[in-house]
Amino acid sequence: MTLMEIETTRLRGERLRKLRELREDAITPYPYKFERTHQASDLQEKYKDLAPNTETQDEVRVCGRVMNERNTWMFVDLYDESGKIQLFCHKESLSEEALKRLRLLDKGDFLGAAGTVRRTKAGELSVKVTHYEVLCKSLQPLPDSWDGFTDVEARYRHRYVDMIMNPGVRDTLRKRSQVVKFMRQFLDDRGFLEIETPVLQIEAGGADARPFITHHNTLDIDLYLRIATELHLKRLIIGGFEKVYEIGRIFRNEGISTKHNPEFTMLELYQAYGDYNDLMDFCEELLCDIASKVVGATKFPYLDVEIDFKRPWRRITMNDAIQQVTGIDVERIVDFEESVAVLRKLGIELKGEDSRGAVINTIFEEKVEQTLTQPTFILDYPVEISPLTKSHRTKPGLVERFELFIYGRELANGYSELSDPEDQRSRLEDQALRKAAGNEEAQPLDLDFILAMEYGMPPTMGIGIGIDRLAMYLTNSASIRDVIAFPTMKPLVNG
RNA sequence: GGGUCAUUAGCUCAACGGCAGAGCAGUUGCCUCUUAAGCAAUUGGUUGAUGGUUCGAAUCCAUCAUGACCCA
Repeated sequence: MTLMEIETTRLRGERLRKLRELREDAITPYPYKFERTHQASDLQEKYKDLAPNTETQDEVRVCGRVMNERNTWMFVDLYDESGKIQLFCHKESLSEEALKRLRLLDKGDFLGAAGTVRRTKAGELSVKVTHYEVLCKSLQPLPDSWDGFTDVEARYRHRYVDMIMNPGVRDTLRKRSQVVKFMRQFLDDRGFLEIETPVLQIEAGGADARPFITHHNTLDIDLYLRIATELHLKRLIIGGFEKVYEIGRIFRNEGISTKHNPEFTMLELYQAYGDYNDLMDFCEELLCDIASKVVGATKFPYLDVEIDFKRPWRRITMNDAIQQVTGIDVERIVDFEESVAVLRKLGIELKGEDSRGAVINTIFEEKVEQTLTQPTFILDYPVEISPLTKSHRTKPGLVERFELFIYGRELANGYSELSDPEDQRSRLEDQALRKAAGNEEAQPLDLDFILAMEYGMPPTMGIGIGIDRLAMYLTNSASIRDVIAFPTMKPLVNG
């Protein structure tokens, strides 16, 4: 059903009729405020020992959304953010007029009620209502509460309904919020400074991804939405900050799947005078701290497995990992042609890889990634796919970079940051050549970034951690859409 | 990008070539009573869209749209 059709449904018409009737009785269905004394959970806690069929003289005022009604509005389940409280609307305590007016209410309306606290015969804590007022008349019927609201598309398109009907959605978003909060807390406690960097950029660099393009009218230039915060955060290190981070929205113009949303949130942090070995320890510490605070444990279920954050996490080089799984020693591959031959022998097709290192990385992605269920750091990546990373201090052709995998998915990417401006220039020039040759994900040549680096950047460690994916693990969510309040959806043709 | 499946009332689902159906929600009575819903009656449909096959299509075919899952 299109949005326009929804506006003309019969059920909506009934609610409009009731709205008019309320107004004819000089009742405003959209008042300005309501003074409440308790949230539902306050009352449940305060009166948990009140015996059934007991009435108090305690007057309270509660408010929330009507989710259910029994026996022609005698019993009303009112929900606020904390939980449920039952309203008991009896003719003993309500005027005949107020009693009759209950028929103008619908599920989904917001209601404020005043009355006394009692526990009913059946044992349900209730407010025996002496006065009530409509705080908002709802025009749209809620889905059937017994069968539930399960249509996946409808849930994501009308996420507010999903939140109303499926409390787990709110729990997940609450936990996601905690993930970010505890992450900030951890970093702030260690002297990191959070600094916001530009979303609109002349060149979108810092990662291998296709950017969104937008246009600035008065400058009359195209700008890109950032695909990473890396290059600006490093400029801050150059500028004299020693510990910086940003938890920021990133935009990548790529496919949508259960693991990818076009806009997502990433933590990137940079600390001067450390290398990627220090960074792995730091990463373990950070994620264990967040997990223990958000889920209360460092061991927790995720889909069909149990993930164990017990330290230390496994660390293995990419070469060793590939050799363990495939038996192939990729270090012996001498050039691009040979790497492609190995790739084909493994039954994998070439999809635009344009270097030996890129092919080796593909072999890793195709054969090894899926085997990495428990937290695993994969170390020492090929230089060709890591243009911003310091060369490995002992292994030629490799860089000091790691990625963290959990449940076969990349969660974090960290390295000893490249600080040699000449090396940086030649790496980015190499990327620019690839871009010119048709590699859409190759990184652009950011001359200002190279200029900045010529002023001098101290040894630095830097890491990016996907907040959405972290939230997926910690909330046991199968899809990235579950941890995003309003995931990207294709628009409907007729609106 | 490829494959599989789905789309029918506000919600959850039937009907599988022969009158478009149920439960809940809604409405109208009655009823001051309850923990999946008091009792009774009753309204509600361009079966995702467009074509085609057929005496006849929700059903078969084609194309499209949207989504889910799997694969790349």
